[in-house]
Amino acid sequence: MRLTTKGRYAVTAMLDLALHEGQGPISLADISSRQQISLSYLEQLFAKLRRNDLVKSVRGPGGGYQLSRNKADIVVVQVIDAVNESVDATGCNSKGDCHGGEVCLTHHLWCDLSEQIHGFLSGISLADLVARKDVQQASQRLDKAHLRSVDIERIVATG
Amino acid sequence: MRLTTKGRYAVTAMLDLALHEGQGPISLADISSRQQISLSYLEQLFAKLRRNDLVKSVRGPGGGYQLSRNKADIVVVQVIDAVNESVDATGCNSKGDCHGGEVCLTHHLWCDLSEQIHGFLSGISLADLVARKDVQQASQRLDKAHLRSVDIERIVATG
DNA sequence: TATATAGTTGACTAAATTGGTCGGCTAATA
DNA sequence: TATTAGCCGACCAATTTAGTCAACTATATA
Repeated sequence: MRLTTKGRYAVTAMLDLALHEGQGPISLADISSRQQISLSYLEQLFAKLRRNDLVKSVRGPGGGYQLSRNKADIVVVQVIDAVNESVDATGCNSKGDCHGGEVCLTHHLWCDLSEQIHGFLSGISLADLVARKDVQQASQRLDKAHLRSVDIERIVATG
Repeated sequence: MRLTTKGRYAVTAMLDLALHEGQGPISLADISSRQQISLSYLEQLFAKLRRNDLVKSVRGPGGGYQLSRNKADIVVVQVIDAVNESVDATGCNSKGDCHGGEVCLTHHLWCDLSEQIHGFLSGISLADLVARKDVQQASQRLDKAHLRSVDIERIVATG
């Protein structure tokens, strides 16, 4: 089991989409600047999210990504799974063949732990996160900073 | 956060010690043969376990390792911590500076998850594991196989 | 229709971590 | 004094992470 920036970035990016729902497609460039995630890395992650049918893409100018279904119907563990980060804590992927075909001494412990984690992360939808006060506050901060940087770019571009 | 063989091996080895408590020092060679863990790797892990005061060592023939305190007073999360596998799921080690000095969008989510995992693993002592039926069954299996292999070695050695 | 935007794909990479191996050392005991 | 067993540090192959880069395709708009 591992939970690294890969899974965290994916959840953060999906939450960014959920927060800006109804504003049309959101470009990866926007997410990249708001959430400080490398654009190229986001591309990799979104390729997997799309393959897992969690987002749909719109090409061309004004394009971007949107959630493929209601934010209440996408749950954190699905996002983490989609980018290949397993939440399984066993060494045998819960198959029970960790010690020469049989279960190892601690197999059931790791099974129980996996269940705990899976249960926790499958009980939290993007809609749940959007509703949280701490998320709303952080989101406002990030959006403001993003708008400022867009302004600066415009000023630089137009002289 | 990651939970790999490193942490699992450490817990398994500590549980092996707990199961054979009262039989004097247990050598890493015994643990290695019973639990199918590389001896040299066990040495690395036990260096850390000893530094963290979870085991004490006895040198010389008949030597080995013993738990440094009662098995009811050693808890799974301590073992995992000792071998440097963090159970923290945040990207900032719970410091809250994950997004340029401030918390990132998903900081609190990972904090909550960390708390879940930590709570779960700190509620399970080695004594709890020893008392479990699935552990006892697996342990009997492994001990029998170990005795057989010891017999074979003796037969080979004596001709 | 040209052009800019934005997604798609694939090849590549530096750095870190994992799961070890190997050799030599030291302490204790029989 | 030989053997056992822990101690220690150097080294290593394989994998994963967190990217970069370049080329391509689809689409909207000027």
